[in-house]
Amino acid sequence: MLEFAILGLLHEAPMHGYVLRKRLHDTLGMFRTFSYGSLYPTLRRLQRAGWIAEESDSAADHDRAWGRKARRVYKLTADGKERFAELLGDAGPQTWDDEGFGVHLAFFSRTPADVRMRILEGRRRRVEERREGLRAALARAEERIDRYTRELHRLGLESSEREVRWLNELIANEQAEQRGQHG
Amino acid sequence: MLEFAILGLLHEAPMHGYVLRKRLHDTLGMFRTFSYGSLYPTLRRLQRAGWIAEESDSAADHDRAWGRKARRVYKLTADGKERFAELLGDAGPQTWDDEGFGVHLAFFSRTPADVRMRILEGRRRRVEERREGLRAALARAEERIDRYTRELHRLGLESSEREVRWLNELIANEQAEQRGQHG
DNA sequence: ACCAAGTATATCGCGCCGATACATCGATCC
DNA sequence: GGATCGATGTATCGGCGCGATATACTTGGT
Repeated sequence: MLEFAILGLLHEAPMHGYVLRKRLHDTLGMFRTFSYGSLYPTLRRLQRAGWIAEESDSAADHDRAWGRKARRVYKLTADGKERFAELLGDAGPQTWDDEGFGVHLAFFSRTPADVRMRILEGRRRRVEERREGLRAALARAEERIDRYTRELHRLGLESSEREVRWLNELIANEQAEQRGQHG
Repeated sequence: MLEFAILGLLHEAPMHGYVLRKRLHDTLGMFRTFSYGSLYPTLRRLQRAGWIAEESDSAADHDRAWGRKARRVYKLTADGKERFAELLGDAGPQTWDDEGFGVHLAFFSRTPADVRMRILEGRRRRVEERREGLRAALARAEERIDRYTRELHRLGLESSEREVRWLNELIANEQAEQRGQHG
């Protein structure tokens, strides 16, 4: 997930860790935050994999020559662009999980239309399952279940219902758009 | 989190991993699911720590004598009960985080009233921050931001608003109850 | 001149996940 | 009678991401 987000952001412009994290924080809008404890190791990993490379920077070189920590500005490599395209194209379960869905949505305008559709529908199925599970739990137990648990279930049910409606709108929009392009 | 949940469930009755996971799955009601990949190692950890112990079971003993995997039924030890009480009593940030809040709520009837209050208020503060962040993001960008991102922000804003209302109700209930006990 | 807050990188231990493997048991189907 | 499938049941492995923590420079306010 973090790999995908980093690649996506570096696709726009080279950046160093600190600003990457800021951009992450507000484009993902609190759906998902990543800590430095994941960010820096992941940058290393991506660099080792050859997806990203460090831009040389005279000020940074000077700092490092003096043994000081300096900003490491990363840019996407050609392989990294390929990798990002690959990730944009897949529509597996992680793309509609709670953790992954928000991240993928943030790069939806660059995602192929058919993949967008599959992700949206996968997410809908997932949320519907959750909704049905909660409905069943609430019906099953109406009386003997713990009061707080029931409240939790109620909130979850409402929010699943709302998300399904929200997804339906998005899906309808996608379909309208596709019809528009054909006609 | 898983530690807390396991201790809480074993407090009711001894259980083995498989049913523990089921109970986890439906009392937590899809807010949080735990995989076997976390469950079994955690059971080991709790056993090593002395919070839980394996109940001897003649059928299981027989199976193991023949080198077969058998059900391991765990029960809470005295130390485990103490540990659970300790966890019930603390109201740190993890108790109002997305991951932790649902789990704690599931054991709220056994949580001291003042701790309940602090958790509820901590959660409210947290969700309000999220709500304000999303409001700001939506206001800031109205036009130039990516369409899908805006949709995501909208959904997040609505759901934060709703959760705050839900929390306000719970908090009001708690206060009413406390007044009731004093009067 | 001093101090707080923001900018910036990095590591460590560990909780949890997904994939995978292995084994038993009852029900259903042919 | 035999096959097969889904549920029951335990377990490990690699790897992602988190929170805590350390370190150090810069900017702005007083």
